[in-house]
Amino acid sequence: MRAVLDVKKHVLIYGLLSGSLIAVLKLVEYRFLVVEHSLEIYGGLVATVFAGLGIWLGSRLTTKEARVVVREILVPSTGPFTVNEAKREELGITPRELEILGLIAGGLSNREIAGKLFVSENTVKTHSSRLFDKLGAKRRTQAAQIGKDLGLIP
Amino acid sequence: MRAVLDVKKHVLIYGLLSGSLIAVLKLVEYRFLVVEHSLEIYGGLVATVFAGLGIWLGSRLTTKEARVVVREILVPSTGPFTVNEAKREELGITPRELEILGLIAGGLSNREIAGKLFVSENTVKTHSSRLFDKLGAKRRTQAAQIGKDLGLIP
DNA sequence: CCTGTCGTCATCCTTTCGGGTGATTTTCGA
DNA sequence: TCGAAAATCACCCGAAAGGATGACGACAGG
Repeated sequence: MRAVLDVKKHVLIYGLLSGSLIAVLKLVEYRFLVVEHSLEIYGGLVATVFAGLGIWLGSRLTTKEARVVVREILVPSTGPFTVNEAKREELGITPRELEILGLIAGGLSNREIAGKLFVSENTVKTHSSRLFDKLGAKRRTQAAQIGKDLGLIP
Repeated sequence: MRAVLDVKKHVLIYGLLSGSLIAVLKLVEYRFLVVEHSLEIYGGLVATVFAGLGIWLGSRLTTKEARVVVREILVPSTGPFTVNEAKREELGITPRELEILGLIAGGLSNREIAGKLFVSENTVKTHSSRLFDKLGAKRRTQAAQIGKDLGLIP
C-alpha cells in the first residue's frame, strides 16, 4: 500500500510539473520563435528539462529497492537492553510469554506473577509451560538462563 | 572503480542517443514545420523521449547502490568475572554454598547438582536452604537474581 | 580438650512446579 | 466477517523444591 501511494504521488507531481512547464513553454514560445534557430533552442530546452525531470523521477522510483541484508548474531551488554526480536520471532515466543519470562528470571513465583499481571495462577502456568517448550527448558531457572543467553531478557 | 565506469558508460550512451535523436529531429523538423501546431507536437515528442531517457538513466544510476550489510558479533562484556569476596564474607556465604549458587543460576536441578558435586541430593538441599536464608531469597530463581546483583556469580 | 564452623546426610511435611488436557474469550489480519 | 493466533482459566497428578529439625565427622583455633 505504502509503495503504491508513493508511486502515485510521484506520478502526480511529475504530471503537474510537466503541465506547468508546458504552459510556460507555450507562453514564451512566441518570443523565441522570431529568433533564428529558436527551434533548436526550444527543443534543447525541453529536452534538458524533461531529461532532468526524468532522472529525478527515475531515481525516486527505484531507490526504494535498496536491499538491506542484516546478519545478526548476538548482542551482549552494550548500552541499554533491547530484546532480540529475531530470536523471539524465530522461536515463536509471544509478547506475553516474554513478559512472563522476565518475571520468572526476576525471581517471582507463579503466584506473584499472576498477582502482578492480574491473571490467574493457572494462566501463568500455561504461559510458562509453552515458554519452556519453545526454549527447550525443563525448569524455570534454566529458562531464565537460556533467555539471557539468547538476548530475550537483560 | 566499477561504479565510475558504469556511470561513464551510461553518460556516453546517453550522449550518443541524444545526439542522434537531435539529428533525426533536425532532419524531420522541416516536414512537420509546415503543419499547424507542429511546434507543440515537436515539443511533446522531445519531452516524451527525453523524459523516458531520463527515467531510464535515473534508474540505471541508482539501483545498483544501497546494499547494506550489518554484522553484530558477540563480545566478552566485562572481562573475566571475579567474585565479590567482600559481599560473600559479609553474608557469611561459604565457598560450597557459592558453588551451588552458581549451579542453581545455571539452571540445574538439585538432583543434577548433587550428581555433579558427588554428594547426595539432601546435602544440596541443606546447602541451598542455608543459602536462601543468607541471601534473603525464597526461591532458587530469586537467589540467582540476587546473586547476580551482588556480584557473587557472573 | 572443647567449641564453633563447615560439609555431609536423613526424615517428615508442605508448597510450588511442571506436564497434560480441554475449554472459552480476545484479538487481529485476510 | 471469518478464522487463526493469542490469551485466558480450570482440574488433575506426579515431581521438584523448600522448611524444620536432628545428627555425625573433620578440622581449626582458643
